[in-house]
Amino acid sequence: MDKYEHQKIEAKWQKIWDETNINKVDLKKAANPFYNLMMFPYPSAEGLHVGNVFAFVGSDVQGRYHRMNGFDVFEPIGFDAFGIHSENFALKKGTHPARMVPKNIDNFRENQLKKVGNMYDWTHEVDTTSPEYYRWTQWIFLQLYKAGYAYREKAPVNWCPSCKTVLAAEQVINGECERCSSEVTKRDMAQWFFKTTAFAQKMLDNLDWIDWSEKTKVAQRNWIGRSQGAQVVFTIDGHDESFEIFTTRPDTLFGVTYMVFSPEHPMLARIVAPEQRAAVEAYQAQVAKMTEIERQAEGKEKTGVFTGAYAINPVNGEKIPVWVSDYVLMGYGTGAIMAVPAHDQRDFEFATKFGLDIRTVISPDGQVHPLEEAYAGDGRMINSGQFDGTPYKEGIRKVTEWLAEKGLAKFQVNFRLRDWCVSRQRYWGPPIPIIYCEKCGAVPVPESDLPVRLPELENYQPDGSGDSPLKRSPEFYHTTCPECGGPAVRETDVSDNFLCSSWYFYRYPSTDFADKAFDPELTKKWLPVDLYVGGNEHAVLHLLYSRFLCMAFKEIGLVDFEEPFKRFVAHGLIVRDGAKMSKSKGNVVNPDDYIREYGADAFRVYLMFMGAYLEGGDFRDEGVRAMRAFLDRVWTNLTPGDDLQKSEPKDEETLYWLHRTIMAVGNDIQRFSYNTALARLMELLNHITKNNVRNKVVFECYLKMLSPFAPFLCEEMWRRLGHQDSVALQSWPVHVEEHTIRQTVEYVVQINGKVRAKMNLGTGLPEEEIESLVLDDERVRNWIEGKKIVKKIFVPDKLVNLVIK
RNA sequence: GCGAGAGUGGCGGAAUCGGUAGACGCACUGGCCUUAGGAGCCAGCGGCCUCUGGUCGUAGGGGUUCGAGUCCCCUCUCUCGCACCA
Repeated sequence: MDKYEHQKIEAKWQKIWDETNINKVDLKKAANPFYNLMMFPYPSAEGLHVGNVFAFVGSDVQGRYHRMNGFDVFEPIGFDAFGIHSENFALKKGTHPARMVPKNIDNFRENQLKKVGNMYDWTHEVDTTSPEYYRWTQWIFLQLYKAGYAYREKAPVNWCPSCKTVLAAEQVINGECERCSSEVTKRDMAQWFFKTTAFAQKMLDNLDWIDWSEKTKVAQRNWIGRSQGAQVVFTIDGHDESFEIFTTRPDTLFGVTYMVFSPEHPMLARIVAPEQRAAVEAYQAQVAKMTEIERQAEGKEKTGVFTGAYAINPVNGEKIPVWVSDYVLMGYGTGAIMAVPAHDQRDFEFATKFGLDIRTVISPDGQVHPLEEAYAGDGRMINSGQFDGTPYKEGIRKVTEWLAEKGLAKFQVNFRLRDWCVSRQRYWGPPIPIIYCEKCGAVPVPESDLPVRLPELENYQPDGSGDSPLKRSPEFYHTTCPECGGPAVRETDVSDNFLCSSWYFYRYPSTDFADKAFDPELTKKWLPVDLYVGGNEHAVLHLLYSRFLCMAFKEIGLVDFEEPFKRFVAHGLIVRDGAKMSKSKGNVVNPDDYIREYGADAFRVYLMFMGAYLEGGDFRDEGVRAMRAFLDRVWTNLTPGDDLQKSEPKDEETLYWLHRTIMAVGNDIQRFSYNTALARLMELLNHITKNNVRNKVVFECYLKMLSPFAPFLCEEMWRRLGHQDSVALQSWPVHVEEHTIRQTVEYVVQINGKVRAKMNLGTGLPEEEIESLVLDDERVRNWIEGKKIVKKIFVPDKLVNLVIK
């Protein structure tokens, strides 16, 4: 028998699979469609990351398993190649992204993805930077615009001084840029937004039924951040001005001792008292200079300034001072709050610092106690006029209703979610297809003029001016108005890269259509996606944006479903030797090296064996070697030969191990428990080698079950057993129930819950028979001698527990 | 602070229902084979003890149960997400 030469075998089958298009699905005719999606990679110059391989292989195992179970599996892949990441890298290397990206894609496809051995249908590849693709990204922008889901507004937006562009709220992580970790500042700019907030409630509601990893749903619920309360109207004393505040605790309205406006609140300038104007303006200037991190630093001491103005409390007509402080955010609620220091910790700190009144209005026992901190616990209302004695929860409703009757309040739901800021002042993205005309205003580019091509600029550096580099190209910038034909200019911002990735899975089945983004018939047949496997780091980015877009599509009438992914499974993260992988630590796993040295199969098997797929794992070099040794043992033991038995094995043990394995491996794969599935296969191999099993049926079943994990090796061995067709196209083996049960089982005999004996007894014997056999056993007799049996527990085919006294 | 998840040998990790804790693998130890081993094969491998047996043991403490890694309560530690969100 020749040696297991992985390089030869893998190259051979990769070529044959490629040439025969073994993974191509007839999308129109498929009877039993299963859309198996994985998160398409960003084609970096460094090459495929081991985390990508881990994610993709785990997804591919599902694809292969489903195909062997009768599904027509569509498993496409593509490249998310627009975006700041590519652009920054190109800038650093001094090349042009338009020249760099195709090279990277080529490397990903030919040298990496194909070698890994996933069942990709390469006839439906997608590249977001190709005009054939981004033409439709722009078209989608226009559909949203026409339907009122896209709007342009001047607003304080997140600005990354290093990337020199604005960012969406989701792309600011703890005050830092998601891409480069620079501190983000606020900047007032006119930007394009998508109305994600229009679907806040629906996105929240649907989380109750979509089949997604719980942790992903939790992250989304958190991010959407629904809170229920009341909007209450206050008036300014001596001014003809009123303003609204949002509160979740209208029951504490009698405890309001001051009001706070956010420094950005537009009403401030009109109400501030003359003698306080200088102080307020100085404070506003000071806050404006701070970064988000400085402003939100934990434990930061409260700052603020009195405005000199007074508000009137609608519940009792009291005059209360109005302050300005940066602990009130313009972007949430109404940008102004009522402060109840007795029952809100932030207000408590502020009031303590500035010597403002603290008035208890909720008490567990009806008494006022001195407070060390705000009291947020249960209790009844006190010092609250006619509401005294009302439990606070009831008070929330009653006070709101009472004010509502007078037109001073209403029940209100607030969301933390903001609209999606999609403008980017960068070069490497799809230009936003809008033209500005002095006469006609913002005019959408006619669909027939799409794509608005991204010009090949040699000088594409962002300049931090707040304008995209595209503005520096007169040929691009100046155009004519599609409506009146007069002189006009183009929008020069490009759209957020996350827009490209919010719809790529609609495009995969429809890559053959040049005249539409996605074909309605194919979309109806293949979408929503059956299974999406990916990293949870996209819980509030890609996965949220994709849901928004799908809901907008549904409203517009482009699709008839409102959730794009029927099932989403978040895989775990992998670390190396217990530590996070990072370039600076120099402990990054380069998949190419391992694939070359041990083979893609050994690498795949190891990644899936390393730990629980949904939890992540710890990558160790010895582990890869061990998996190579495992595959070597498969290779040397499951060999063809004249000595092979052709029919089902006769001995009970072999039948038991085989059928038990078939049953377990299928179950394990279905619940993504790949490490235990492989452990089962190792056990079966141990049985085969120990007992020198030489049985063709056993070998064939074995190769089928191992093939999702080690497709190359299993294909080669399958053919050597005399087959003309691929192992990947075989049916998954079916276990026979009776073979999974042995004639005897090992009973555990417990005395008072402690294991005292183990006995091999007949399977399925009645309780009485087992009992007499157990009581006959010498060990058992020794334990119960002179004692009384007070209780007997019998678990069929498993255990007997005797309780003695 | 709030929310979610986790804590099991020297290590990675098993243990659908409450029913043999430590599957499978790594590392290690001994043996076989070998000119050689970073190969292969066989055996051992949680701690302790009076060692064919006993006893303790799944972060710590309590509880429910015939029986708890698993269920309940309290405490501690770690990871992730959100965080001055009114």
